[in-house]
Amino acid sequence: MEPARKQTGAQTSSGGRPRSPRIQQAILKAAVDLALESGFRAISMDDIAARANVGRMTIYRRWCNKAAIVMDAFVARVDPGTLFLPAQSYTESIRLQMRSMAKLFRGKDGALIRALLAEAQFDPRLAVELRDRWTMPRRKMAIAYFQQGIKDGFLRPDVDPDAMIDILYAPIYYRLQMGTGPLSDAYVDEIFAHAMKGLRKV
Amino acid sequence: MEPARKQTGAQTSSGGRPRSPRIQQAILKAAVDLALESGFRAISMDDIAARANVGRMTIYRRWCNKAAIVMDAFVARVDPGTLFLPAQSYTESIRLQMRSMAKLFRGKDGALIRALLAEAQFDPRLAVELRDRWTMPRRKMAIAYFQQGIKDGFLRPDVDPDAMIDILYAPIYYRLQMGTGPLSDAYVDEIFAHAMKGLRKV
DNA sequence: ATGGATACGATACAGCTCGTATCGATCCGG
DNA sequence: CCGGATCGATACGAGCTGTATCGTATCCAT
Repeated sequence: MEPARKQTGAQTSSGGRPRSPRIQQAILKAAVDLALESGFRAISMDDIAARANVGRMTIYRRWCNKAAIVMDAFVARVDPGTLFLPAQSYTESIRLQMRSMAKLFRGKDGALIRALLAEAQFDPRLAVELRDRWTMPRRKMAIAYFQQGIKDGFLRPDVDPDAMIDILYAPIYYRLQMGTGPLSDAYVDEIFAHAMKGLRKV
Repeated sequence: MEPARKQTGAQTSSGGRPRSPRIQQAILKAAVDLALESGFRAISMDDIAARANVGRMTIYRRWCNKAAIVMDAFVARVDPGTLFLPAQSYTESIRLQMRSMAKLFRGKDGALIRALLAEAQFDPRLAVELRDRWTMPRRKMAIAYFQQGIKDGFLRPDVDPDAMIDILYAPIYYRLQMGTGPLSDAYVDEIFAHAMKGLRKV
């Protein structure tokens, strides 16, 4: 029901005192620190303002709620990462990419995306932001990599790359949220191996 | 930080006026109806009390927050369902079970579990409830069915049933939350088929 | 340099929700 | 028939939200 963010750089363009980038960073850091310390739900805009030593209006001028702040901070944190790096083999590169994502989720970023994904279930605008700035960019990269793998004969030509993404990566999100077990490298390897070779006995 | 439920049937046993089961049902129905109409986040305890024609204290005597109410209502709604029914073949029964879960998620119960799963990310007690009363019972059933399938030679003997569950069912949860596409039977069939035969070209 | 325009910290305000407390009335069991 | 817990209703303090306003600070254009 609430807007997920106000307007990223909409500063009516000309005239007046420009917004301080130093304050911007202070707010982002305060929001992330507090969210990791006390939990996203427990903190308020007041808390963030107090921690960042800024007025509450200064925050509301840029973001409309704490989810939008954490969203910006999260994207800035993880943006340079999670690519398909070259490995010993084509499929090995996929496995390592899955591992790096699991490692990300085990750390602080895991707590952040857990909160963002949950919050997005109640905030349609945040859901769009999360899809546009986190989910879809990574899916597009994966699709391109998988299509290349199909062309090169490493992957079955009759698979939909979208379904392939879901089979490989959805379990990582699932375990992040459900807590049915540790998000370990061993788990990732298991998902990868079984998904690659199939579950049916031949 | 907040308790997920108070005590299910703790009515100090003897003496005094017993709690009305009619009121219990009215509250559960009011909570679900309102959550589906306006969204879980938008409704308050006051709204539920008003819709159920009940005092707010009457609700707080039984549940400690709206998530606990919706949790009870959800479990009561879907409890008799989602079993592995006999089909033309062993694996076909798995596919049909996945379809029935997707169908559940497409309907009103999908909206409910979406809210509960999201809320559980912020409420540890609710997370335990959700795992004990929804997730684990179904995982246990699936594990038993898969172990039988391994013994009967339908499934690879070197798969961990837990990993198998995640590969098959996590994509359904993923799409429910991410909205990367429709939760259609065609999608379920695709996940099932690819997971069964594997992604790697042989 | 000077004035217009905006950001900034601080404070106040109404509205909503929560959780608890309390009231008299109701209803059940011993 | 009487103790005891539930019931609807109401009130209360506390916290958070979103907006408004004040005086000050800072930048851009003239």
